[in-house]
Amino acid sequence: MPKISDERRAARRTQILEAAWTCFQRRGLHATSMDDIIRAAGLSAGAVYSYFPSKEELILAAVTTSLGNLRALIAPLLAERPLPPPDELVRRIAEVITAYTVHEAYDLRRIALLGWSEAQRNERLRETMRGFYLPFRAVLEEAAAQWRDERVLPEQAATDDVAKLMLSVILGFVVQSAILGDVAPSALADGLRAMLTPQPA
Amino acid sequence: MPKISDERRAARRTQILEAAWTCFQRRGLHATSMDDIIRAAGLSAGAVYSYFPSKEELILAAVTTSLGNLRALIAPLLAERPLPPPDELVRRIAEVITAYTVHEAYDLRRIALLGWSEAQRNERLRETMRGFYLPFRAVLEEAAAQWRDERVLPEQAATDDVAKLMLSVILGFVVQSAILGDVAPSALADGLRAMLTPQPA
Amino acid sequence: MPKISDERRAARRTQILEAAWTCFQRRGLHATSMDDIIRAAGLSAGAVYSYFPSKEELILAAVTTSLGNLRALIAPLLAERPLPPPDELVRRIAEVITAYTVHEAYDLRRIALLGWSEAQRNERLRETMRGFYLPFRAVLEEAAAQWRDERVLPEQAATDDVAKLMLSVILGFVVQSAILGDVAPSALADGLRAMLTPQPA
Amino acid sequence: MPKISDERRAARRTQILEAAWTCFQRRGLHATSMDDIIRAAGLSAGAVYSYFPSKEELILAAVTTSLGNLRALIAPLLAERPLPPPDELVRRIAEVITAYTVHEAYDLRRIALLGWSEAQRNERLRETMRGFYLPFRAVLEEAAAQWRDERVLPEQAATDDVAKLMLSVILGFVVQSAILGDVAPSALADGLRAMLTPQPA
DNA sequence: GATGAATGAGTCTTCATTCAT
DNA sequence: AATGAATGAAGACTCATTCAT
Repeated sequence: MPKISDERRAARRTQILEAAWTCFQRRGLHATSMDDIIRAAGLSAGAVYSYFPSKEELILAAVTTSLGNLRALIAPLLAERPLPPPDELVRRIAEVITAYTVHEAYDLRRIALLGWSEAQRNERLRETMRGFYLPFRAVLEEAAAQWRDERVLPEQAATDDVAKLMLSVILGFVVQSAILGDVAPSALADGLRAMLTPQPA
Repeated sequence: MPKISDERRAARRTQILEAAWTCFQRRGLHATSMDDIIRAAGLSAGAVYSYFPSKEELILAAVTTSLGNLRALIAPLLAERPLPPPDELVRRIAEVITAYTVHEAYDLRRIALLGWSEAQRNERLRETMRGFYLPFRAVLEEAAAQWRDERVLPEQAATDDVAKLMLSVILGFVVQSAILGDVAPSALADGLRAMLTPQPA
Repeated sequence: MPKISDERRAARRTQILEAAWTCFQRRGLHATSMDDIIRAAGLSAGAVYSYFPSKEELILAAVTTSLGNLRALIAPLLAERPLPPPDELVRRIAEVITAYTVHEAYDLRRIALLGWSEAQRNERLRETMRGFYLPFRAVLEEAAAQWRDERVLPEQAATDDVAKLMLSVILGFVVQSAILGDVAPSALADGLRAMLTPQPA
Repeated sequence: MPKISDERRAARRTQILEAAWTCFQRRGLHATSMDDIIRAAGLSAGAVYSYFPSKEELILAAVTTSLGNLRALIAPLLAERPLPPPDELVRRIAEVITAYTVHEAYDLRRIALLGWSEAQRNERLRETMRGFYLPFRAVLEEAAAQWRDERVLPEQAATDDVAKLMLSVILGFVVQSAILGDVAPSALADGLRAMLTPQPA
């Protein structure tokens, strides 16, 4: 038998991963059985196991891929120059997260919550996440420096603290909209702009 | 054994709940077996089941109790008058969350992440959480109104949007400090204050 | 504490037995838990166990008592003189079984089916039943002799075979009316009389 | 292991069913654990569960199959023409029941008692049984009509009542021989013939 | 005597993973 | 390479029985 082409292999991987996402978000990481995924992917057990050697590996891959997709979506927003002000940036990131959610067969926010939860007990997953969020926060810190230079923020503003605040706002948006479901990106942005608006002494 | 006193019953319940918290946060909600909890509580299976009729019920109770404890801790901060400014309020809430974590045998942030994840697939848990976060956000909205009246925020600030932003900041702090573990309450507060500080035109 | 009077003890026993019958017939012998019976009797576990040392004992007592009650009801019918003809006797026995069923809080036929089933795996119960059915069949044999002497049955009729046939008819009535539920005592009697009616050569 | 052939699947099913019959009749329906059956079948838990999704389903299948086998055995006897007289028919049916018992690894009478008992609390089983006994009784009614036409029974005999009587005789034979164990088919037939024999006025 | 909380072995069932074909 | 039947350890939960109070 001829070896399967690399393309086909990659396509299969994606097919499995997408089946996994669908199941995970519907039933959660642990309540989803390998059989659920196998059936959703329309493959055999052996086939799935030839791509992912264990359920843990599949979970890790699913979360890593999600994170990667997210990064690809958000990176351009942070690279834009001139950099939009904080409220505008937050709005656009929130929009990207929401849009992703709607377009694809899975909800990025749900995957995020599942992943964070799982990261509590999975060292490798935790490391993967640190490898994503830490650089992301570093970029936010650069943005903060830019805002400070542009006098959007005060001169003495600690850029690392601003980055932490910004990351919290974004992560919190994910939680809040997943649990309460009524937070529009613009609401978040407007709330933040209210903070930024200078008051008359 | 004759009828046990109400006190002892409550004590046993707490004993089981604490064992559950410990296990849950160590291994996660699903990877924790009832047997783990039973052994951690030092009781028999039957005894545990006479207090909580199922694992789901135990999970629900664990999360609900955590949420209740958290509410009891945060409520006074929001009731204080004069109301501290936004950055100060955020700092104190974050401190309470962090402190709770350290003192008790469980980490409130981990429990929160586990609970959010589980709420995706558990209707009752989701409702319990809505019943907690929605009123909490309503109180934050009152605080926003107060800040607006005190001219801490601009007159035209939408108080509901401010409340959503504030809730995001707090929830995001929980996630960020649970995953990255390097976010001091004061850092968050300082980041937020930077936003609030008026810039010279 | 003064010893409980014998009367009270007997009343308690009956109370427990009746609770057991109710539960058994509703859920079956094995699906009924001791707790079901305990609650139905309105007593404590200890109390029930002071009357019946085990579930098996309780089952045995329940069946034995049922059988005893049945015997008390049927005995007079067989003692009547002149003895009614076979079809009439069958009708009256079937009526007694049906009536018992309706009046009391339990269905004698259901108890019978449960008991027969249980007797398969319970030596003592099987013996108890033999101790009931064997003498009963002996009495039927006496009846057969009487019928033969009265020329209701042919002279050469084997009375033991007739007794076996009669017992089958009665036991079969219990099964058929429990499972199909549409067999009136008179139908059974009429069916039997059709057999007995002499045909013109 | 690739797809198993239909034959092998059917063979496995039978293998499990036979193991179940053996266990059920030895220990009863409820006292038999799935583990008993699994070991008796020489398979793994998963294998058994892939053929029967639950114990209830296995019980239902065991009883249904028994009933089906019984039907296959009895049908020819009722289809014979000329139709044997009632006593002869009963004898042959009783013989078939007894023979089945001896040849196979299970006792049809015991299975019947267990099934009747279980049918009390199992709606589906009850329906299955009605679906078996009602048509069987209908065929007996046809036989009764035939006997009436042949002047074996009186002209005014109610065929439905005769059918009920005949069914009772057969069901009662099952009970009596299972509990008392000393009823030969011929004894039953002879008892019935005694009834049928015309007496001189 | 009575109570009912506690025990813990045993039940049914699931599911990640393997490997014979 | 692919299949999917089979494995069997582990999980949630029940319940007859006991015994400290």
